[in-house]
Amino acid sequence: MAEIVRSVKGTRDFYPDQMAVRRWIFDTIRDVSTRFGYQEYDGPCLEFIDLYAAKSGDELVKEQAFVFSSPGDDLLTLRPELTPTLARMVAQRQYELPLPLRWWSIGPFWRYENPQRGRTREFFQWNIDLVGTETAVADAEIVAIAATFFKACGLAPDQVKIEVNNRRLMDSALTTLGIDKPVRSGVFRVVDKLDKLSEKDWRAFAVETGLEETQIDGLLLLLNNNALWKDSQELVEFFELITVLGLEDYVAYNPKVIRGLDYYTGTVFEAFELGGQSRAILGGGRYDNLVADVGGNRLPGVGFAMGDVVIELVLMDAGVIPEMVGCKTQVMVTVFDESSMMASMQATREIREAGYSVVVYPDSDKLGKQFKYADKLDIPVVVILGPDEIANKQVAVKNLRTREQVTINRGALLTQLDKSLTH
RNA sequence: GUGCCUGUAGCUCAACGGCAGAGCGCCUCACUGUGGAUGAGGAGGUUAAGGGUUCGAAACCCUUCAGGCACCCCA
Repeated sequence: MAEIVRSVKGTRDFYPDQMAVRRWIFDTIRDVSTRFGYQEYDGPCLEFIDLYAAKSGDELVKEQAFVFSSPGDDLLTLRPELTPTLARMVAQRQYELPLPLRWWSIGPFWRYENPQRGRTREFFQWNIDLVGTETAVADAEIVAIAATFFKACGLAPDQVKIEVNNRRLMDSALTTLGIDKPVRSGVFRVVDKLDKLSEKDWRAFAVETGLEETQIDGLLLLLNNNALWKDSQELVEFFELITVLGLEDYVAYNPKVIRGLDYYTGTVFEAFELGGQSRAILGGGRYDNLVADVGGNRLPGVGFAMGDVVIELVLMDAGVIPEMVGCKTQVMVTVFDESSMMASMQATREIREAGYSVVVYPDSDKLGKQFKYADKLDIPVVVILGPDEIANKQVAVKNLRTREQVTINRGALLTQLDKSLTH
């Protein structure tokens, strides 16, 4: 075999079958976003590294971003996430944009990680944000969008759950425990680890982070208190709203959800697959200072991001992706020999102008080969225009599914196609 | 960045240290005007690359490269 230049590690090729799945997911995203009244937008794939240096968390920028210098010696990065771009776009037109704004986007992102199941270096991400309002209504709407998306995909509440918490609530609870600001972000990491380590290891990790034994006990109690949300007026209102929206089956309180990114300030949430691998599907929350962080005035926002890789795995495992989602050709016109090529092309044109998806076989191969081709491409109807048909001003139409073939007057071709295709 | 596993035909995989194989797919024919089946034939390999051990290596050892999985982190 001739040597084929390999593809870049962590990238994916989308052959038509896979592209059809992606298309279906993207279409569902677009449909849900639009039904909630969100407008589509996008930013550049290339940004200055400085945009992310402002926030995002060190890990993401220093270790996971594709950074390189341009021929003009600018330090550029392939965007690892969209929220900073959004913050910039909003800050740039802060006084022109009618607030609150509802925006959504889907596009490619890059992170330099070790690829494995559910994770690639190049992936697509759905971002959706509601900027310019601080109410629980906004938080509830964003979570409702996520839940509605799952519903639209055919995922039931026993297959996927959105777990919600609130950073302000956790902040005050931690303050009560005497855990102060300096170790706060370290504590969030400790919280994040709870389900991943054994209790002994977890305690050791907590001590290492700077927590006292009594604080660790208190923290443990806190993290197992599933009624903690009742202490937060924001969350009480939030859950009321989710119930009014009829999506309470998809949403639950979980004090362990805290999120890694530094810029979240209020409500935070993550969606998980239930059972199976318990994979994290999407995550988001409220970020009230982000626009200010890139140089604008303070503007509160809430939103989430969902990668395409994990959701596709979840949808595959759940078996909810419809069959035959690709664009399927409906009709193929055969070419008997060179002398009949024009007649076949003419028929193809008529069929296409009538609105069907139609191809003409581009060679005068043996009919058997042409039929085999139509069969492989799953084209249901084949049109035959051989010397006999042409001489008699007729045309033959065969339905490959039912194996029925009829020879009719040439003028009745479109009517016959309509019949054949409804079978 | 760390650890474990794996690289053999287009794909999925066999082959005790002893001739490089099968299934599927592909091409041709049976079938000179008709597809999913069947039968007969055919093409396709530097066993990821390089080095070493051995009379002999796809197999054992080393290095590199690539892929998968887990950690880390996150979508």
